[in-house]
Amino acid sequence: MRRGLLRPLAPLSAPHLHPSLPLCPYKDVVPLPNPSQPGPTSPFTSNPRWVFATSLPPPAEWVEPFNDVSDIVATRQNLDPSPWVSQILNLLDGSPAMEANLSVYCHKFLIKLSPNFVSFILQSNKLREDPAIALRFFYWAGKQKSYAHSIECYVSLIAVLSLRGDVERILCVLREFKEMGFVMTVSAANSLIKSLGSVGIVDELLWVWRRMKENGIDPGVYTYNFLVNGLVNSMFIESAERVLEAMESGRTGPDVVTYNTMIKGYCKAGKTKKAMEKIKDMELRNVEPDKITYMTLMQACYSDGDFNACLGLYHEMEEKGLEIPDHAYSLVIGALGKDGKCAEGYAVFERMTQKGYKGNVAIYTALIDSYGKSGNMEWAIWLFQRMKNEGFEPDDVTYGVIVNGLCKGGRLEEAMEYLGFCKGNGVVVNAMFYSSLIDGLGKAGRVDEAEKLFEEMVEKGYPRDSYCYNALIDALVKCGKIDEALGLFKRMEEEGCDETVYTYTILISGLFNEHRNEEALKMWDMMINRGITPTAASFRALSIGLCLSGKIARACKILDELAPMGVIPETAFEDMINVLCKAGRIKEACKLADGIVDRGREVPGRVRTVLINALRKAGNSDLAMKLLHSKIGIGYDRMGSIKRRVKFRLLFEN
DNA sequence: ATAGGGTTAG
Repeated sequence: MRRGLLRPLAPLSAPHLHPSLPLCPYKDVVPLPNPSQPGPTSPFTSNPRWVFATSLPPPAEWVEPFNDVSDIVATRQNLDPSPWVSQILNLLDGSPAMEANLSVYCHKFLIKLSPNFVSFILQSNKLREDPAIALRFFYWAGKQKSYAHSIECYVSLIAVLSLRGDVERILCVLREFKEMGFVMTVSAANSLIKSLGSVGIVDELLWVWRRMKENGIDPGVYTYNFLVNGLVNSMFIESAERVLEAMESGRTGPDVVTYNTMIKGYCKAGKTKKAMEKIKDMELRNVEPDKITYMTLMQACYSDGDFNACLGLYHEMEEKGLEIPDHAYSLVIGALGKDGKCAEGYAVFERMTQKGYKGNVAIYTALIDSYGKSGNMEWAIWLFQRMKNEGFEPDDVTYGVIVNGLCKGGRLEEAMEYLGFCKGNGVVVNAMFYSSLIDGLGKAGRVDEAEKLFEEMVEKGYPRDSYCYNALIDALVKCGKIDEALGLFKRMEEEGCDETVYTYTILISGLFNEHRNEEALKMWDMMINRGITPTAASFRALSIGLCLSGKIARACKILDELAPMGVIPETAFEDMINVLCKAGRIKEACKLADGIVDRGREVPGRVRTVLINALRKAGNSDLAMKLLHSKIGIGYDRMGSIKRRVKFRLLFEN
């Protein structure tokens, strides 16, 4: 009601504070007034200004984002947004004439947008979705007469830019921001630390932190938490750890969010064990773990393949009476399914429905997947029907696990039918459909069809992922087309699809099968050089090939090189001995077993059993008996004062 | 503020 007569004070003009910024676009866009354009109508038909304005054009009025600037302490919720807000938002359409339209509009209604108004608009959902418009609006507003952006304008703009990870523009805006020399406020610091943390600009984040302290602001727990989160998101785990320690010994103690964020950090760094231990720290400080604590840890255990731990966390959650999110059920059912315990997964599902939860598509999908993986497609399809009866629409992932299950069971025609159904009914066909089918066809010896499906993906422009490539490479290797497989490997590189440890494992064993030993070794080296961590399975492929081609020492040498990389294939020696025995090369197997002793390692009792059985199978029952009744590999033989284990080699001596 | 679906070798 006071509007129009009492003008708010205009911010001081500060033109010298707008340096030219080469990285910033739009700064040269000059708004052109366009009087011929049909202007929008005023939202204020009874605006007193229009009554009193006569001959002299009245000076433009600063508009605020909220109508009522009463003395009562008002929160944002009970304030009434000014009708100008929606009018200005309507003009922000991203068209080339946007700036011109804004200028014409403001000129026509004699308004100027105040810094508060600009900041409010920058926080609107519309601009959060379109950083390019936000940036253009910001630079347009900055050119208003006697206007200077407030600290909130910069902070809001940076928040918008951070949503899309636009690091370059953030740095550019930040440079300008720093030159403005604002006094840091708590809310600005919080928002900046959050934005910069989310995009990983840690040095600038720390600048904000220092600046905040310089301005005498004591960081509260929120500020600390944004800092920890920023550090964690940028994988500065140790720095985050130090901040947490500082909090633990300082005045602002960590809360559940701080711990959850730190736990997320450990999980991201693959240190699940350390993450788990944090629960104890929390309990020591009387900070109760909440559902997010448990969800973060459950997800990490699930990803690590530690399904037991995942299950244990779920039970702990239940015992504590915490609310169990839907996603927890997907994880538990998924974990049980991967352990082959689909019935137990179903029991969890039943318990869930008894509590009144209806479940969701993801939970049904996890359940269907677990039945499909255990070869129980009838149950899987029954659940699929039940899900639809409950009103859940299966999505591409659900169809994906159905197709995958059918392929695993060799029911390729049915799987193809599902693929056809999805193609015809608007279900997204993802790479998993194809990799499952290519794998299934390959396993059934139908390589030509597998190749055809792969080419279909190329034609239709579906991206091929490593799963598809690996499945086809495997299919080709299995039917002796090793050179075609190598060609595909090359194509994979050319297309920029990252090879995985599976790719190398398949090719290494394929090359050894064709007695192309040198090439197989080259593959191994290539894998190591590219920083792909070998697995126990990949070493098995290599060691089998090397052992069978008589290069046992070489295999042992490579095995020794794995330990510093943190790869310890537990059963490596056993596997090698097994392979040698199977090939009837028992003498070499014994030599290898002795080699283990020489390295000061334990020979598992199982190795003796393997050797005894191998000797029996080879028809050498005399030696088998001799080994059975001897202390070879177990007992000790006194040589001077040195105790030595009895060597397997003795078996072949008199 | 902090967590959130599925896949392949032997």
